[in-house]
Amino acid sequence: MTEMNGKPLPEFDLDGYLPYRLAVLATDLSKDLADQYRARFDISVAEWRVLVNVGYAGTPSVRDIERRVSLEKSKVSRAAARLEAAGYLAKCTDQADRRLVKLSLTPKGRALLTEIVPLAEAYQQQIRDMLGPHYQALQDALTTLMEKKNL
Amino acid sequence: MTEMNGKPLPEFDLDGYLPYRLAVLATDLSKDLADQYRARFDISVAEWRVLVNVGYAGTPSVRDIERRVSLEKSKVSRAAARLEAAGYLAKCTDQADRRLVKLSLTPKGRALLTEIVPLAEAYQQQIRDMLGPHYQALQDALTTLMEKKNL
DNA sequence: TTGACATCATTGCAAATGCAATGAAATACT
DNA sequence: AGTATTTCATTGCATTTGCAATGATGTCAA
Repeated sequence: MTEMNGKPLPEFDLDGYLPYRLAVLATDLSKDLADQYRARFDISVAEWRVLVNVGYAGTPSVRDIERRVSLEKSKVSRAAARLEAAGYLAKCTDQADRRLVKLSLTPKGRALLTEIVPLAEAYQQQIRDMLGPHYQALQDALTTLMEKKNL
Repeated sequence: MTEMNGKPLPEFDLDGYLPYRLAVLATDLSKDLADQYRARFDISVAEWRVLVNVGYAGTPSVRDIERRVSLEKSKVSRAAARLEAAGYLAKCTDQADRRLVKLSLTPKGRALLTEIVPLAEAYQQQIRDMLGPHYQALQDALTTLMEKKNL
């Protein structure tokens, strides 16, 4: 086992590396949710995000959603297109500013959302249970990080 | 403003929804790092992960890395191929089990890693500074969540 | 030993993704 | 008013991605 390496590598603990940990965990959770949503409603995560936004943010434009949920505008556009095709939401051009496309729920979309939201809540509750007192700490940390990130 | 919606939607706070928040933050950080790595070393995040793993986990196989850093095996395979093409690591078939491909750093790869690791550390230190006391809380929460996730 | 099954790395291929280009509409400037 | 610049949403296109083969090797049991 005589290693012929000149200088040793600097210390590094990948398992404790925060960006990496966050990425892994987020991917994990996302995958979980993606499976649930796809299995039950044939909806992608991006579509779910758009749907929720439309439901809870009045009648946002594509740009609004892009900013609000940090989703590429092309992704938003395509998600909206699919949701429209599936009959979950309607597009109409804003009369005040005709560049904008205002998105709104159809009754069917509203029904879907009514059905999905409890699932999402349940999932979060599950996480909350797993975390116990760590839950609020995690939320606080995320808030802090998100705030300080953009300045 | 007479809304003709029958039943109101159930309450839901997307901004406080943990899976969503994690995804946004993780994507953000990843993008940051990706830009840095690409700009300076022409390395993707996946490649960075593989590189670090090879550097700090002996001579792992593709499968080892897949498990350890939760990266699709095809992604690992392709990342390894690119890293090999770039001269950063070497592949050799394990003599004990010839299905396995053992990955190891070349001197060039070792040099690269030596150069990159401090950058990664600095980035994490930046985050630590932003978070202050929240930092350890965040790490603890992530640990708890990762543990309880798989059972 | 032989044959059925499991594990590993790679690759083919269809779908998803991100970026840049496009075109339409609004705003700013002169 | 007329022109340049900016802001939107969509779409083209090249790259990336993930899943399902594929083929090569190992393991297990009869």
